[in-house]
Amino acid sequence: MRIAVVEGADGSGLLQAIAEDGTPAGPVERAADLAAAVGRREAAGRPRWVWAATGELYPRLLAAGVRVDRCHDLALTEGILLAADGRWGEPRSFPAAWARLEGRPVPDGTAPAPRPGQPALFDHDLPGLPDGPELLAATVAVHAGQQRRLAAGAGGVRGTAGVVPRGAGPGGLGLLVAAESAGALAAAEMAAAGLPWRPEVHDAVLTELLGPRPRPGAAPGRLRDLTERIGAAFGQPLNPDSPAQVLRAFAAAGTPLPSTRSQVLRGVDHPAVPLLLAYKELSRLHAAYGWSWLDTWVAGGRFRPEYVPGGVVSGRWATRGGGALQIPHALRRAVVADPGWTLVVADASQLEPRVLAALSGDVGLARAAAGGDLYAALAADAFGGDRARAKTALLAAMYGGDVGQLMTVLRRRFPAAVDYVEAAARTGEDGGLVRSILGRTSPPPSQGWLTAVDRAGGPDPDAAEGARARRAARDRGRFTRNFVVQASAADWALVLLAAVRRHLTGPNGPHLVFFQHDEVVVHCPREEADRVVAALSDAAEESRRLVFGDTAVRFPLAVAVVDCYADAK
DNA sequence: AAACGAGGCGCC
DNA sequence: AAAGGGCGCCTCGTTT
Repeated sequence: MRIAVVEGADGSGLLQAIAEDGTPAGPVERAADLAAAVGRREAAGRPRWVWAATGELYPRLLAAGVRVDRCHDLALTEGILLAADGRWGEPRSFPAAWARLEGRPVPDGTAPAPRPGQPALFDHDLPGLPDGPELLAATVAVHAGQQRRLAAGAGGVRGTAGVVPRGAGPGGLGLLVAAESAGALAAAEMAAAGLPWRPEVHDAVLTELLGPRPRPGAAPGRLRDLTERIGAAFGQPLNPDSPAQVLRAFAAAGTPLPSTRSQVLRGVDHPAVPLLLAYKELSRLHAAYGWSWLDTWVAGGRFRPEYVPGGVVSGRWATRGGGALQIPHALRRAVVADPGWTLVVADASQLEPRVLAALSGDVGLARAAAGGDLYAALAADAFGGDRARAKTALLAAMYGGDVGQLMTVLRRRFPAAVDYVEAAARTGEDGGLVRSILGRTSPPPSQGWLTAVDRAGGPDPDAAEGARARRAARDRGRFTRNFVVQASAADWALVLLAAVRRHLTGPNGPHLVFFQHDEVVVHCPREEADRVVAALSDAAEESRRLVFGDTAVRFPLAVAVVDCYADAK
């Protein structure tokens, strides 16, 4: 059973039961207290809730103490379906989907960014969005349209992947839509729960590395000290944050440099280099995750980032503010379980090469991926035991890049795997679309890309135009080469997240507090850790089966039960 | 004063 | 020894 729901003013709302295919299956129900009504129906039958955008409605349900098991997020689904049809740039919001369905002008998709805590559906600056029953009818209609497109196989996405990456494997778009929606539920729940964060530990780490907290706007002592010593090393004061000034100083010292990247500096013999390297590391920590970050993002012992499910073209999540997906290792000291609780940290080992093995069906690579250390097995199999060379070769296959002889070895021993990524790269170079295993589809080439390629193919292209077109094609080839692997890994991780979530019990028991590409963190009462570890393993196996079906490849999770996040691996 | 691109670096 | 995809966010320095 599914129930469509729209939110009204003052916590009210409308609900209507609908069938799987979207046809209404009951009367419209008015609820003065929408959260209470949702809670009742959830307890009665765990329906799949159909609504415009999880991120707008669900936080208010959670605040009222209502959790739901399943949903169908119309905006996220619209994005997946449009992309599958190669219609990447079109607005995917619910109002846009509705307008398209009715053949009306589609509201501009660049706005409106979701505003947390605001019921955007009742913002009357959005054109064509009435209150009440008509909105509910639109919700029902948009959902029905999406179910039709899914059943018909949007973008021709059905069947299994062949050598050419074209999706959609085992669970297909239906699974992807369900997992994307479940991910949105998880994102809202994690934002509500927050990641346990000890401000006093964070402060101690900063103080140890940077010196005592400076007054606002001032640089910490350690940075001031380094700035002064860097100036002394060059014989003139300079701002280490200014690449231009640093380049000029090196040039004046007789060492012209192409850039001030750490990588470049490391190869330079000059007394300022170690100081600059230390400065870069510490100033970044201070600027991005220093005391003002702490003041802004941590409250009541919790870090509450705003996750953006599906925020990356590959299906990875993004975040809005707080940089939750780039927390420096040094600060993971501050992530500490509550008293009597513990953290269960699980990350997928060597996820992307395993995904390539499963995607391509390469027998040799699948054998290497059947056990623990994939790179070691690969090395033993084809690289004379040299693990580093095996890893370099495989990374180059997945990301592009020129590693000469190594690729020859890889191609000879693992032809299906190399064919798979090279086919994806060729498709990208030709301007085509590629898809993840479940059918998440890459964006088409940009207008600029098409123009560059057209020019070079037109009448007497000059050398610069030709070079530009070749570069554009190569760049896009690297992108699509990586897309098939990264997006399929994101498929697996999303289905894992959804499966983990289903095994957990909510804020008073074990619950998810963090998700980062290929890693999940569960906060749980100490005595339940064993059960959570088992649930995580089950979830990984379930995801393998749903996403990749019958494959010899294993997706082992490295699981650690720790009080402090920094102690996991 | 605000907006923007570039350079740079953190995470996966 | 070897090489690179995706992000967010900082500062600088220029443009608007």
